[in-house]
Amino acid sequence: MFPVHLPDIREITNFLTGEDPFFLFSGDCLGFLHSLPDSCVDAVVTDPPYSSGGRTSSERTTRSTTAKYQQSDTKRKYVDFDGDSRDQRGYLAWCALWLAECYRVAKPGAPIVVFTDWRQLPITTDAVQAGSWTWRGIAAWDKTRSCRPQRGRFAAQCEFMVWGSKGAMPADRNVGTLPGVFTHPVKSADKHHLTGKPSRLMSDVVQIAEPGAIILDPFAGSGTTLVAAIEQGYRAIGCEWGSENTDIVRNRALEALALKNGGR
Amino acid sequence: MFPVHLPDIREITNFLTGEDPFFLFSGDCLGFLHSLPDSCVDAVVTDPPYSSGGRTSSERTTRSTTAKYQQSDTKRKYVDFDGDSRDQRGYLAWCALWLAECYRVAKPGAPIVVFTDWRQLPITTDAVQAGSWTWRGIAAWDKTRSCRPQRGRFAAQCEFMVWGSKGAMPADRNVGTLPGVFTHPVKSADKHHLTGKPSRLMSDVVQIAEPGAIILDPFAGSGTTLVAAIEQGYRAIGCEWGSENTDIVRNRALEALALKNGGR
DNA sequence: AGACTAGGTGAATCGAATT
DNA sequence: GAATTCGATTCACCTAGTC
Repeated sequence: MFPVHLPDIREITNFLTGEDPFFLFSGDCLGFLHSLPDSCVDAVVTDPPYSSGGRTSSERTTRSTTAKYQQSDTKRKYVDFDGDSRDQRGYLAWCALWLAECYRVAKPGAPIVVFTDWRQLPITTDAVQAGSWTWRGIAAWDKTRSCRPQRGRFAAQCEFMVWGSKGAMPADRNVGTLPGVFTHPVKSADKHHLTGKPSRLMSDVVQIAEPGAIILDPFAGSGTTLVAAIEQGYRAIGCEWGSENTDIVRNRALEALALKNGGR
Repeated sequence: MFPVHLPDIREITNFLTGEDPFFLFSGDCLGFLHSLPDSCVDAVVTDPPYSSGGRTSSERTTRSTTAKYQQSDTKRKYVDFDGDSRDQRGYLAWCALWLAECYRVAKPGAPIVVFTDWRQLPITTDAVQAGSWTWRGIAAWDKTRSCRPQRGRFAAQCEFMVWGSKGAMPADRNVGTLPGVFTHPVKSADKHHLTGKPSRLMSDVVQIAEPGAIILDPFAGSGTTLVAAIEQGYRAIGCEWGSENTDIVRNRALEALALKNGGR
């Protein structure tokens, strides 16, 4: 039996009412979201497990994420992660659950950005709407040709961001015009997680939030969203399952913070 | 009453068995597809009406395409087109119909590329699969910032290509590696239809077909697919509803052909 | 140079059920 | 009981740009 680890509500309240730049919880995403109060965050930016690798159900469920997403001759090792083995219906149901909790926890008008790949893109648009969010568009992360080439096919060169808002988006939000395509090659030096996103990509994407916003990421992974949020002057609250990944996140966030404070 | 105009099967057979570079039919898409024999085309590349403009059903159904997709202060006028007023379920059903006919008409292993915008992307992936095609990916057309900027939002900067194949795609197809993102700004000088695509975009996209292929476009619009196919050395067969648009297509195709033959 | 890439395929292998 | 079939699983290899 794993010890059930619930978030400390006083800690969370302290973060929400205080000035701390970030709060990180190590444990289950739904339990964590459940312990957050209503309408307490200004934006949601997250990169959940896609559950999309593998041709057969058994390939998805029995293989580790490393086996699914990494080439066999690659030497570098990343930490495996859980929650990547749902089938289509399960993925929709699960996404709808955490998206509905995010909706409750978000302030009216708050934007949401959810990463996905081409295989789960339609399901993700359904799930966002099932979670009561107003779906507003699809932005693209162009990895350039730093993806695996394929003879006779269009390369799987993009991942996508399904984005929307909690109800109406005021026209006078203090946010500029944002692009719809973000072009950033995959660099292994800037990759701290098997499915990690480039930090510059996340720095661009968090700009959807208004200055001073609290940004929520329920799937922190290696913490790139939190790091980008801190660097860009936002406050961030996140959650990650595995303790190994959580340590990585905490160290990266503290580093980003030290850099920011040192740079003043 | 409109006169019902059915395609001449002998003309089609002549095209399919002969050497003519293109064949264009003016009339209803489903009737046209119905008169094509099984397994006669090598690829399908098409840009159907999206039926996505307008927030309400009445905006979609009662406004002309010019009113929906053109800014009020634009001086240039395009020909209005029909078939752009379906609701979500109707769009799915209608797409599934013509996609299933395309499937019948395509040779085994033939690739298909269907353009769509972000709103209809999930429905289009459903429709492609409903039409028996194997869905293989999403490629993106990046219009760059030549789209309308949006304050506080991600720009709707991409249109998408849902692509797939009729069953298995042999690994040894005589086609190189293709990108997954096509970056081409919208230039009004290169726009012959309200929703027309840049010719260079289409020249890139038709490369999914093997050399010498017959490419089918059941929604020729202003004929950019046909022109691109001819220019790139493929043969093309297409259909367009309005006679005004059909004339535009025929003239552009003949021009492209003359240019190609003159350039020899 | 050499390693890397939220891939994809078909051949080889292994296991269980069937003939 | 040996042979055969089918399915599931594993494995090796292709691709080209970027760092």
